Amino acid sequence: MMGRSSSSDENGLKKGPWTPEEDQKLIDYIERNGHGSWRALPSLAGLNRCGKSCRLRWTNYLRPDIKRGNFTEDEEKLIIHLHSHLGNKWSAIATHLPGRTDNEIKNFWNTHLKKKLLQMGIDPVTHQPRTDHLDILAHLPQLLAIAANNLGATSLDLNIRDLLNPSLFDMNITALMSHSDATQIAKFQLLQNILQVLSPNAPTNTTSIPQNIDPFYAMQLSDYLKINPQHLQNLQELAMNVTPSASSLPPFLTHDHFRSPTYQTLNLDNDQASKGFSEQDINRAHGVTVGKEEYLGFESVPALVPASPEHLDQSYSGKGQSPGANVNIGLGNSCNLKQKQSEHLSSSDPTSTATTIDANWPEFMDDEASGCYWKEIIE
DNA sequence: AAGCTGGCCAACCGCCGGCAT
DNA sequence: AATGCCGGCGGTTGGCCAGCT
Repeated sequence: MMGRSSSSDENGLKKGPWTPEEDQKLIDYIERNGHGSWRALPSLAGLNRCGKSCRLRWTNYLRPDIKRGNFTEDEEKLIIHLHSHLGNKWSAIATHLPGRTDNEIKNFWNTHLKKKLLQMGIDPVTHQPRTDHLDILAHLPQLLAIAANNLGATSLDLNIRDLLNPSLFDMNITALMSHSDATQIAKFQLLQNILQVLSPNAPTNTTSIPQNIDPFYAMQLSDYLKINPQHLQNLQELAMNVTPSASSLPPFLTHDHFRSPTYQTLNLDNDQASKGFSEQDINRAHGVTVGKEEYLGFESVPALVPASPEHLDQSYSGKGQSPGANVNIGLGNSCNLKQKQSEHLSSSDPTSTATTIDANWPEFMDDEASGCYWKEIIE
């Protein structure tokens, strides 16, 4: 059995891995008498262990209702879902998985699920898309170099069009997988997603190129990326010459996606897994905005979920009109960031909903709240 | 074949809260 | 109210093991 080598503490009590003989003594005693006081148990059971060690051995390994073996896919999804609500409350999570111990779930999380979420571009702590992936443009040369190397070209030969070429996408990902960690893969995918959204032709497959970013996309992206629309437009110019086919646009980045029920209800859902949560659990979980369905397919980078409302408030608080205040995008409930914003603005200025982006452009240009390293990168 | 490395996981450690005195 | 005991919990560690060089 794996574990620590046998040793004794200062009281002469044995530590380290349990022997089959010790296990049997513990089982025999508890089956006959129950565990009673753990402190008193070792001497009564004839074990040279501390009570705590006996308790852990019993609860984590010897208990008859322990379920052994690999976690099923359903258990996996449930753990992720519960973790998004409860955080590192392993014992609380374990109560929803009969036969699984908190220790086992904790280990499984740390060794498997955390990595899986990272690969998906999701922060395993917040269950939000990782914002540190947003420095992808800073890594653009590196990403291009990797992709170019894979294509037998120099990075100078490779352009944004190549990055968006669906036929090259898989090859690029393969190259990244062999050269980089999951973070790089996620960055690469996110970069593609962003450029595709910025490409005005993406949804319609038309060859004409509008002069301005689709206001709808601009709002979503400027919100998500915490940059102001002008900088976004600069980025769009980078993608202007790209004319990907409509089929290359990931389904989760279309107008339809942003309007989809899933996106509109990225809220605590009330499915079966949520049943049995205490009010305290739910209260602890407030602010978590990614529901279970977001994880159902472990396939690609998740939808561009806006940052928490706190972030949004920070971005625009006290700064007057928001870029999208004149557009009703119709997103729902707690994730309707724009609507919240609009409500906030309306409360201070009833005319704000009629204000245009152009009228407020200089203000946005001075908006330091939207300033971050993106500003530098894009400029 | 031998050495190295990272993944995995049982077990330990330290802290905390509830309870009895 | 203060103190000590006990069980529970989450974080961390140590060492086995498999895969790689």
